[in-house]
Amino acid sequence: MSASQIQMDPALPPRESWADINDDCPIFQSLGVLSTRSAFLVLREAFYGATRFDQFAQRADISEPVAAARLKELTEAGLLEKHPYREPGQRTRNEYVLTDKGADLLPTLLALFRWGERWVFGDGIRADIAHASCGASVDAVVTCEHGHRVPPGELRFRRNPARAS
Amino acid sequence: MSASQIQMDPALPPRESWADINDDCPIFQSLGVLSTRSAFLVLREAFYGATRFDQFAQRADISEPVAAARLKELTEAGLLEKHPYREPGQRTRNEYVLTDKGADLLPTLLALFRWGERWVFGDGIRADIAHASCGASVDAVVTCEHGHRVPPGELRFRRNPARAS
DNA sequence: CGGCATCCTTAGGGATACTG
DNA sequence: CAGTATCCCTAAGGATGCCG
Repeated sequence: MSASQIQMDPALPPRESWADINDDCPIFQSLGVLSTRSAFLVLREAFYGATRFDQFAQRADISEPVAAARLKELTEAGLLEKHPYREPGQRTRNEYVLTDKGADLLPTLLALFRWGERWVFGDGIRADIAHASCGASVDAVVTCEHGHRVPPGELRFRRNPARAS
Repeated sequence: MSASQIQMDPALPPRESWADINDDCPIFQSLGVLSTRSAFLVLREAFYGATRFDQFAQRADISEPVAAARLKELTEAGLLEKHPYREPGQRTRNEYVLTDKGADLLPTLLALFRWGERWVFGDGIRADIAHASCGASVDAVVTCEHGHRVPPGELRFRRNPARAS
């Protein structure tokens, strides 16, 4: 067992025998909404401030039909909300804004962002996301509820646990 | 501007005018390897301890051709390494093990795992990943290099920064 | 401006069968 | 056991055009 693997609770049966291996997996369920490239890109633009149809299509560099499909799916899945609004003197527009559910994907997107910087761009960093009030770069850090930074190799998978509160 | 959006460095031009908006984006580049559901599932199983072809196909619940395609792509992309090995008295087998590059996706997978638990399963938690030495649940927490836990709304996007070290 | 309808091409992925 | 080959179906996504 390598140090990068997650330890399995010794009380668990071998994984091959698990029923509903994907139905019970939160990663698999998350992929139900997030399995396409364009979904990630639309969410990226939502975090970067896009709110209108055109902005999503243009900034994510996807076609309008794809933007329409993604915005609809993400809205139906509850990650975005569609708000009609009207600026004074303008006609009614729609804006798409992140819900709490959508906004909670920030750590996922940030983790992906950082991974790409480290392993695709290497030292040729092109962009950065920082803590506005102190200026230091941010990352998604594996941390336990007791505040410990947890190295890979100290992770253990459990089923139906009593959550540590 | 909502609290869930990432602030843009005021010195930056409007995003619509950026050239190579995707070429320079680490998220987009990461999606080059990770845009399919099966790629996430194969990596999930690698973290859960799978090393052999059969294990990946069976535990991820994907067909053999798909498993073969994903293992090949992930190996070529440097996330997995294929090692021939031989147990005493057995014939030669291949095992696929996470490289440092692949293992570094753990925060991403963990963030997705936690998101699914919170928003798909809600309170009906089915599984948990914990800090083995203290028992507390772990999560991918947005943290800056100075150790601050950074709330959404305090994030700022910069281009070509001098990294805070 | 903010979409949707249509058409087309490519990619993802299952089933089955076969091979070293 | 560890794949590959073939076939087929569906999903992703671009291009174009239309429409309120």
